[in-house]
Amino acid sequence: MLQQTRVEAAIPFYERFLERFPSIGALAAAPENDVLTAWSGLGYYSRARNLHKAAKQVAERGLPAGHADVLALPGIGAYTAGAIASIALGLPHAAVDGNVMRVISRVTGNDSDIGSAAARREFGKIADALLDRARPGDFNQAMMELGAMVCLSRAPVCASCPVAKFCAGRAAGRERELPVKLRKQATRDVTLDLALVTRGEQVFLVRRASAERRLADFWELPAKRQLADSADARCSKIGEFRHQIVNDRFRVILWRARASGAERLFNFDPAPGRWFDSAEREQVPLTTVTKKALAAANIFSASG
DNA sequence: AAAACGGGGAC
DNA sequence: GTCCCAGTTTT
Repeated sequence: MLQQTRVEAAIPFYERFLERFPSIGALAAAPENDVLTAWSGLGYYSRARNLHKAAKQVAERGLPAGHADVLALPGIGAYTAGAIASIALGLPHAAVDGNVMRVISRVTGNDSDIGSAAARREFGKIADALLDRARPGDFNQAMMELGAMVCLSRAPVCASCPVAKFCAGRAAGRERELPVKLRKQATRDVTLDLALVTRGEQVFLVRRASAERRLADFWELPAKRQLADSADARCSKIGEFRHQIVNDRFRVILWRARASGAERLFNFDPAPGRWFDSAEREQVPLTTVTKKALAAANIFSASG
Protein backbone atom coordinates (compact mmCIF):
# COMPACT_ATOMS: atom_id res chain seq x y z
CA MET A 1 0.00 0.00 0.00
CA LEU A 2 2.87 2.34 0.66
CA GLN A 3 4.29 2.04 -2.86
CA GLN A 4 4.02 5.60 -4.19
CA THR A 5 1.44 6.43 -1.54
CA ARG A 6 1.79 8.53 1.59
CA VAL A 7 1.63 6.70 4.89
CA GLU A 8 -1.29 8.83 6.11
CA ALA A 9 -3.29 8.05 3.00
CA ALA A 10 -2.72 4.30 3.32
CA ILE A 11 -3.41 3.85 7.05
CA PRO A 12 -7.24 3.74 6.97
CA PHE A 13 -7.13 1.36 4.00
CA TYR A 14 -4.54 -0.78 5.77
CA GLU A 15 -6.68 -1.08 8.89
CA ARG A 16 -9.83 -1.97 6.99
CA PHE A 17 -7.90 -4.34 4.74
CA LEU A 18 -6.44 -6.28 7.67
CA GLU A 19 -9.82 -6.47 9.31
CA ARG A 20 -11.30 -7.86 6.11
CA PHE A 21 -8.31 -10.13 5.33
CA PRO A 22 -6.69 -10.96 8.70
CA SER A 23 -4.24 -13.55 7.37
CA ILE A 24 -2.38 -14.53 4.23
CA GLY A 25 -4.69 -17.53 4.00
CA ALA A 26 -7.78 -15.35 4.17
CA LEU A 27 -6.42 -13.07 1.46
CA ALA A 28 -5.40 -16.02 -0.72
CA ALA A 29 -8.87 -17.54 -0.41
CA ALA A 30 -10.75 -14.34 -1.22
CA PRO A 31 -12.15 -13.57 -4.68
CA GLU A 32 -10.27 -10.81 -6.48
CA ASN A 33 -13.47 -8.76 -6.56
CA ASP A 34 -13.37 -8.48 -2.75
CA VAL A 35 -9.69 -7.55 -2.72
CA LEU A 36 -10.27 -4.79 -5.27
CA THR A 37 -13.31 -3.58 -3.35
CA ALA A 38 -11.22 -3.18 -0.20
CA TRP A 39 -8.55 -1.37 -2.23
CA SER A 40 -11.04 0.80 -4.09
CA GLY A 41 -10.07 4.46 -3.65
CA LEU A 42 -6.42 3.85 -2.84
CA GLY A 43 -5.31 3.62 -6.45
CA TYR A 44 -2.59 1.67 -8.29
CA TYR A 45 -4.81 -1.38 -8.38
CA SER A 46 -2.10 -3.59 -9.85
CA ARG A 47 -0.72 -3.51 -6.30
CA ALA A 48 -3.89 -5.17 -5.02
CA ARG A 49 -3.95 -7.73 -7.82
CA ASN A 50 -0.27 -8.51 -7.28
CA LEU A 51 -0.62 -8.72 -3.50
CA HIS A 52 -3.47 -11.14 -3.99
CA LYS A 53 -1.35 -13.25 -6.35
CA ALA A 54 1.53 -13.13 -3.91
CA ALA A 55 -0.71 -14.28 -1.06
CA LYS A 56 -1.82 -17.23 -3.17
CA GLN A 57 1.78 -18.14 -3.92
CA VAL A 58 2.77 -17.89 -0.26
CA ALA A 59 -0.26 -19.92 0.82
CA GLU A 60 0.81 -22.55 -1.68
CA ARG A 61 4.60 -22.55 -1.29
CA GLY A 62 5.21 -21.07 2.15
CA LEU A 63 6.86 -17.82 3.19
CA PRO A 64 9.90 -16.63 1.26
CA ALA A 65 13.14 -17.41 3.12
CA GLY A 66 15.63 -15.22 1.28
CA HIS A 67 15.94 -12.01 -0.69
CA ALA A 68 15.62 -13.73 -4.07
CA ASP A 69 12.42 -15.49 -3.00
CA VAL A 70 10.94 -12.20 -1.81
CA LEU A 71 11.92 -10.41 -5.02
CA ALA A 72 10.30 -13.15 -7.10
CA LEU A 73 6.85 -12.44 -5.65
CA PRO A 74 4.50 -10.40 -7.84
CA GLY A 75 4.39 -6.70 -6.99
CA ILE A 76 7.66 -6.81 -5.10
CA GLY A 77 10.50 -4.94 -6.72
CA ALA A 78 13.89 -3.76 -5.58
CA TYR A 79 12.71 -1.47 -2.81
CA THR A 80 10.09 -3.72 -1.23
CA ALA A 81 12.33 -6.78 -1.46
CA GLY A 82 15.07 -4.87 0.34
CA ALA A 83 12.66 -3.66 2.99
CA ILE A 84 11.24 -7.12 3.65
CA ALA A 85 14.64 -8.84 3.54
CA SER A 86 16.19 -6.37 5.96
CA ILE A 87 13.31 -5.67 8.33
CA ALA A 88 11.51 -9.01 8.40
CA LEU A 89 14.42 -11.37 7.74
CA GLY A 90 17.38 -9.37 9.12
CA LEU A 91 19.28 -9.81 5.87
CA PRO A 92 21.84 -7.23 4.67
CA HIS A 93 20.01 -5.59 1.76
CA ALA A 94 19.45 -1.87 1.27
CA ALA A 95 15.90 -0.53 0.79
CA VAL A 96 16.03 2.50 -1.49
CA ASP A 97 12.77 4.40 -1.69
CA GLY A 98 12.17 8.00 -2.71
CA ASN A 99 13.32 9.26 0.67
CA VAL A 100 16.60 7.37 0.51
CA MET A 101 17.22 8.50 -3.06
CA ARG A 102 16.93 12.08 -1.87
CA VAL A 103 19.18 11.54 1.16
CA ILE A 104 21.89 9.84 -0.90
CA SER A 105 21.67 12.39 -3.67
CA ARG A 106 22.21 15.21 -1.19
CA VAL A 107 24.76 13.59 1.11
CA THR A 108 26.93 12.54 -1.81
CA GLY A 109 26.16 15.59 -3.95
CA ASN A 110 25.09 13.28 -6.77
CA ASP A 111 23.11 15.06 -9.49
CA SER A 112 22.19 12.05 -11.61
CA ASP A 113 18.58 12.05 -12.79
CA ILE A 114 16.83 9.84 -10.22
CA GLY A 115 14.23 8.98 -12.83
CA SER A 116 16.82 7.03 -14.79
CA ALA A 117 17.45 3.34 -14.28
CA ALA A 118 21.19 4.03 -14.20
CA ALA A 119 20.83 6.37 -11.22
CA ARG A 120 18.65 3.88 -9.40
CA ARG A 121 21.33 1.22 -9.85
CA GLU A 122 24.01 3.68 -8.79
CA PHE A 123 22.13 4.76 -5.67
CA GLY A 124 21.37 1.15 -4.82
CA LYS A 125 25.09 0.36 -4.83
CA ILE A 126 25.84 3.37 -2.63
CA ALA A 127 23.11 2.36 -0.20
CA ASP A 128 24.45 -1.20 -0.05
CA ALA A 129 27.92 0.17 0.68
CA LEU A 130 26.61 2.45 3.45
CA LEU A 131 24.41 -0.26 5.01
CA ASP A 132 25.04 -1.27 8.60
CA ARG A 133 25.21 -4.99 7.98
CA ALA A 134 24.67 -5.78 11.67
CA ARG A 135 21.36 -3.90 11.80
CA PRO A 136 20.14 -3.61 8.20
CA GLY A 137 16.47 -3.15 9.09
CA ASP A 138 17.13 -0.35 11.54
CA PHE A 139 19.58 1.27 9.14
CA ASN A 140 17.10 1.25 6.27
CA GLN A 141 14.31 2.62 8.42
CA ALA A 142 16.65 5.31 9.77
CA MET A 143 17.54 6.37 6.22
CA MET A 144 13.89 6.55 5.23
CA GLU A 145 12.99 8.38 8.42
CA LEU A 146 15.78 10.90 7.85
CA GLY A 147 14.34 11.61 4.42
CA ALA A 148 10.76 11.78 5.71
CA MET A 149 11.39 13.94 8.78
CA VAL A 150 14.53 16.01 8.15
CA CYS A 151 15.86 15.80 4.61
CA LEU A 152 12.57 17.08 3.22
CA SER A 153 12.00 17.49 -0.46
CA ARG A 154 11.23 21.21 -0.66
CA ALA A 155 12.56 22.51 2.62
CA PRO A 156 15.27 20.35 4.18
CA VAL A 157 15.89 21.03 7.89
CA CYS A 158 19.67 20.90 7.74
CA ALA A 159 19.99 22.58 11.15
CA SER A 160 18.65 19.46 12.83
CA CYS A 161 20.25 16.93 10.50
CA PRO A 162 22.59 14.43 12.17
CA VAL A 163 24.70 14.07 9.01
CA ALA A 164 24.77 17.71 7.90
CA LYS A 165 28.52 17.91 8.45
CA PHE A 166 29.06 15.03 6.00
CA CYS A 167 26.63 16.38 3.42
CA ALA A 168 28.27 17.30 0.11
CA GLY A 169 25.06 18.82 -1.22
CA ARG A 170 24.83 21.08 1.81
CA ALA A 171 28.50 22.00 1.58
CA ALA A 172 27.94 23.11 -1.99
CA GLY A 173 24.78 24.98 -1.04
CA ARG A 174 22.86 22.79 -3.47
CA GLU A 175 20.63 20.84 -1.07
CA ARG A 176 17.49 22.36 -2.53
CA GLU A 177 18.49 21.51 -6.09
CA LEU A 178 18.91 17.84 -5.27
CA PRO A 179 17.86 15.29 -6.19
CA VAL A 180 17.61 16.01 -9.91
CA LYS A 181 14.50 14.65 -11.58
CA LEU A 182 14.20 15.44 -15.26
CA ARG A 183 11.16 13.52 -16.40
CA LYS A 184 7.99 15.57 -16.47
CA GLN A 185 4.57 14.22 -17.11
CA ALA A 186 2.40 16.03 -19.61
CA THR A 187 -1.19 16.09 -18.44
CA ARG A 188 -4.09 15.95 -20.84
CA ASP A 189 -7.46 17.59 -20.36
CA VAL A 190 -10.33 15.20 -20.93
CA THR A 191 -14.04 15.81 -20.61
CA LEU A 192 -16.12 12.91 -19.35
CA ASP A 193 -19.89 12.95 -19.71
CA LEU A 194 -21.46 10.41 -17.37
CA ALA A 195 -25.06 9.31 -17.05
CA LEU A 196 -26.78 8.90 -13.73
CA VAL A 197 -29.64 6.54 -14.41
CA THR A 198 -31.72 5.66 -11.37
CA ARG A 199 -34.65 3.37 -10.68
CA GLY A 200 -35.98 4.05 -7.21
CA GLU A 201 -32.94 3.76 -4.94
CA GLN A 202 -30.98 1.86 -7.55
CA VAL A 203 -28.30 3.15 -9.90
CA PHE A 204 -27.25 1.57 -13.17
CA LEU A 205 -23.52 0.80 -13.33
CA VAL A 206 -21.43 -0.76 -16.09
CA ARG A 207 -18.40 -2.97 -15.67
CA ARG A 208 -15.08 -2.15 -17.29
CA ALA A 209 -13.67 -4.98 -19.36
CA SER A 210 -11.04 -7.29 -17.90
CA ALA A 211 -8.77 -6.37 -20.79
CA GLU A 212 -8.81 -2.66 -19.93
CA ARG A 213 -5.36 -1.39 -19.13
CA ARG A 214 -6.69 0.85 -16.45
CA LEU A 215 -9.25 -0.01 -13.76
CA ALA A 216 -10.04 -3.40 -15.30
CA ASP A 217 -13.12 -5.07 -13.78
CA PHE A 218 -14.16 -1.92 -11.94
CA TRP A 219 -17.75 -0.69 -11.98
CA GLU A 220 -18.62 2.84 -13.01
CA LEU A 221 -21.37 5.10 -14.26
CA PRO A 222 -22.14 4.62 -17.95
CA ALA A 223 -20.91 7.24 -20.37
CA LYS A 224 -23.62 9.57 -21.63
CA ARG A 225 -22.92 8.41 -25.18
CA GLN A 226 -23.97 4.90 -24.19
CA LEU A 227 -27.50 6.11 -23.74
CA ALA A 228 -30.03 5.39 -26.45
CA ASP A 229 -30.80 8.50 -28.53
CA SER A 230 -34.23 9.13 -27.02
CA ALA A 231 -32.88 8.89 -23.47
CA ASP A 232 -29.90 11.01 -24.40
CA ALA A 233 -32.21 13.70 -25.71
CA ARG A 234 -33.94 14.00 -22.35
CA CYS A 235 -30.73 14.27 -20.28
CA SER A 236 -30.28 17.18 -17.97
CA LYS A 237 -26.99 18.27 -16.50
CA ILE A 238 -26.94 17.99 -12.73
CA GLY A 239 -23.39 19.02 -11.94
CA GLU A 240 -19.70 18.72 -12.68
CA PHE A 241 -16.43 18.21 -10.87
CA ARG A 242 -12.76 17.64 -11.58
CA HIS A 243 -10.69 14.55 -11.07
CA GLN A 244 -7.01 14.09 -11.80
CA ILE A 245 -5.39 10.76 -12.48
CA VAL A 246 -1.86 10.03 -13.60
CA ASN A 247 -1.72 11.89 -16.89
CA ASP A 248 -5.32 12.89 -17.40
CA ARG A 249 -7.18 15.80 -15.93
CA PHE A 250 -10.85 14.94 -16.13
CA ARG A 251 -13.64 17.43 -16.20
CA VAL A 252 -16.56 15.20 -15.29
CA ILE A 253 -20.01 16.32 -16.31
CA LEU A 254 -22.83 14.47 -14.66
CA TRP A 255 -26.13 14.02 -16.51
CA ARG A 256 -29.38 12.64 -15.18
CA ALA A 257 -31.09 10.43 -17.71
CA ARG A 258 -34.83 10.00 -17.55
CA ALA A 259 -36.65 6.90 -18.65
CA SER A 260 -40.12 6.99 -20.03
CA GLY A 261 -42.11 3.78 -19.87
CA ALA A 262 -40.46 0.60 -21.10
CA GLU A 263 -38.22 2.08 -23.78
CA ARG A 264 -34.64 1.01 -23.84
CA LEU A 265 -32.20 3.31 -22.16
CA PHE A 266 -28.92 2.16 -23.62
CA ASN A 267 -27.38 1.54 -27.00
CA PHE A 268 -25.69 -1.64 -25.87
CA ASP A 269 -27.40 -5.01 -25.87
CA PRO A 270 -26.98 -7.14 -23.90
CA ALA A 271 -26.19 -4.52 -21.31
CA PRO A 272 -22.71 -4.87 -19.80
CA GLY A 273 -24.09 -3.58 -16.55
CA ARG A 274 -26.85 -3.89 -13.98
CA TRP A 275 -28.75 -2.09 -11.26
CA PHE A 276 -27.19 -1.59 -7.83
CA ASP A 277 -28.71 -0.53 -4.55
CA SER A 278 -26.49 1.19 -2.00
CA ALA A 279 -25.63 -2.03 -0.14
CA GLU A 280 -24.62 -3.76 -3.37
CA ARG A 281 -22.43 -0.82 -4.30
CA GLU A 282 -20.27 -1.56 -1.28
CA GLN A 283 -19.55 -5.06 -2.51
CA VAL A 284 -17.91 -4.24 -5.82
CA PRO A 285 -14.88 -2.15 -6.78
CA LEU A 286 -16.05 1.31 -7.84
CA THR A 287 -13.88 3.83 -9.61
CA THR A 288 -13.20 6.96 -7.61
CA VAL A 289 -14.83 9.01 -10.35
CA THR A 290 -17.99 7.03 -9.79
CA LYS A 291 -17.82 7.43 -6.02
CA LYS A 292 -17.35 11.16 -6.44
CA ALA A 293 -20.20 11.35 -8.93
CA LEU A 294 -22.60 9.47 -6.65
CA ALA A 295 -21.61 11.66 -3.73
CA ALA A 296 -22.03 14.78 -5.86
CA ALA A 297 -25.44 13.60 -7.09
CA ASN A 298 -26.62 13.24 -3.49
CA ILE A 299 -25.40 16.73 -2.69
CA PHE A 300 -27.01 18.27 -5.75
CA SER A 301 -30.30 16.51 -5.21
CA ALA A 302 -30.29 17.40 -1.51
CA SER A 303 -29.67 21.06 -2.21
CA GLY A 304 -31.97 21.39 -5.12
C1' DA B 1 14.78 3.64 -21.45
C1' DA B 2 10.30 5.51 -21.16
C1' DA B 3 5.54 5.33 -20.16
C1' DA B 4 1.76 3.98 -17.47
C1' DC B 5 -0.44 3.57 -13.33
C1' DG B 6 -4.63 6.57 -9.15
C1' DG B 7 -5.08 9.46 -5.88
C1' DG B 8 -4.40 13.00 -2.62
C1' DG B 9 -1.80 16.32 0.28
C1' DA B 10 1.45 20.08 0.61
C1' DC B 11 2.80 24.43 -1.01
C1' DG C 1 -1.10 25.15 -10.76
C1' DT C 2 3.30 21.62 -9.50
C1' DC C 3 5.53 18.10 -7.02
C1' DC C 4 5.84 13.67 -5.28
C1' DC C 5 4.76 10.14 -2.12
C1' DA C 6 8.08 4.01 2.26
C1' DG C 7 7.65 1.82 -6.75
C1' DT C 8 6.56 -1.87 -10.05
C1' DT C 9 5.38 -3.50 -14.34
C1' DT C 10 4.70 -3.16 -19.11
C1' DT C 11 5.81 -1.42 -23.51
